[in-house]
Amino acid sequence: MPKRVDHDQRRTLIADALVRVAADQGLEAVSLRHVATAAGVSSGMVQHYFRTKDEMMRFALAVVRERHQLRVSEAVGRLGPDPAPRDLLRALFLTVLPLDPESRAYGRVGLAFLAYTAVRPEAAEPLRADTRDMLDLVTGLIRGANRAVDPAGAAAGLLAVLEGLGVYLLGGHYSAESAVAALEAQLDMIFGPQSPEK
Amino acid sequence: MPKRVDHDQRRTLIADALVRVAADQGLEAVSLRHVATAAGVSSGMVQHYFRTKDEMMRFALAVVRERHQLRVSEAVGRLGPDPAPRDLLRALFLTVLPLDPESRAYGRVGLAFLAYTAVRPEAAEPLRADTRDMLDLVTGLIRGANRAVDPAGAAAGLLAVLEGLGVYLLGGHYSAESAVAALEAQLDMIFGPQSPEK
DNA sequence: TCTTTTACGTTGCAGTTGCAATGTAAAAGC
DNA sequence: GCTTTTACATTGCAACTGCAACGTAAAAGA
Repeated sequence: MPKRVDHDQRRTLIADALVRVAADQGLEAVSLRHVATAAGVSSGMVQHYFRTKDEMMRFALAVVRERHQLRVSEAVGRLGPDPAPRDLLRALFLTVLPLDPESRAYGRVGLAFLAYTAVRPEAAEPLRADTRDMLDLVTGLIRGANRAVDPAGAAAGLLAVLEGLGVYLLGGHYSAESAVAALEAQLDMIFGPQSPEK
Repeated sequence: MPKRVDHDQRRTLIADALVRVAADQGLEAVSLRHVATAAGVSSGMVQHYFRTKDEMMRFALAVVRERHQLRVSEAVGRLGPDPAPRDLLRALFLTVLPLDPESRAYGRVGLAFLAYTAVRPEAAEPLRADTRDMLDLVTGLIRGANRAVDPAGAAAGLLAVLEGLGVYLLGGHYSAESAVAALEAQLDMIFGPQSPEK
């Protein structure tokens, strides 16, 4: 065989090209040749690593999810040990919201995939699992900090605002400031006004 | 000329077919011939009423927005004169959320268009105008009922939860019950627990 | 009545699509 | 050294795409 190649790395290379195409032309512009060109490879190579377009799409979706999870856990890690739940949530949400151009690009792709899975139910399950995880995380944080509210309910609301703010930010309906303000207000409603100390 | 034809009616007929196609196969499946077949007409006729596919897409988007506005104003109208702001908001949001199959179908199309406009900034403005209107409406309702909170901020948060719940409902992340519960909880946080009377 | 306009239907075309098939070169295993 | 396997590149094809072009029938206006 020729130079032993890391399959997963090649697939990721291609998936990254797909993400770039999707970010500025939408998923409709994603074709084998288009992606191959964006990745700087031949379309034959794309076919070599993905037997069908659908397989490529699924892999790209997995890559996007993975990257997102990574950003989340990095944000959590940056806060050091035992951070105040409210601070953790704010930091978490600020990294998830599409506030800078790069995360906006990723956000557009995420939105495109959301619409994509909405008409392909068999591909939607992983996304559901992700929100379940997120829901558990947030619920735990709220439960530990404020026993006056229903933790699961508050978490569900919080995630919904987050998602809604993301969508509105991507569409240019909300400015970055108003989105952050809305987020802050939401945290106030759950944890009481302002951070407890410092 | 032959039998005088209502152009707008024909266009709407075609746009409806487009919506049907988009609802169960996504916008990527929308092609002239596909839409024509779904509408039961020839693709030549589609071309007769829309010079380009883009023109057809824009018109369909306008139809979707229009229908949405109509549902909103009908919901408002159903409540009779001078309803309590909180009741109005709940009724409003319950009609907007994709809870039944039909509104889920429309929701999928809306989501698809959201992703569509995310990579076509020139088509996004009308959607922005719609949320501005919605924002003004909700802000006014909150201002009239509760002066303890910042009306604009609370309205922005409320719309964001609404949007987020819609997305999560479409994706099957939230059940209808938990979405409604989250909505109710959000209203509680703004208006205080439970409806004032009755 | 005759012309012109409108409302389509049909056909065709160049470009793109996903994918199969085939070719080829290189390196691993014997 | 020879075979086999791997990693691609190229080519080809049937199906589809948006769109232009052309045809035709009917009715409105002269």
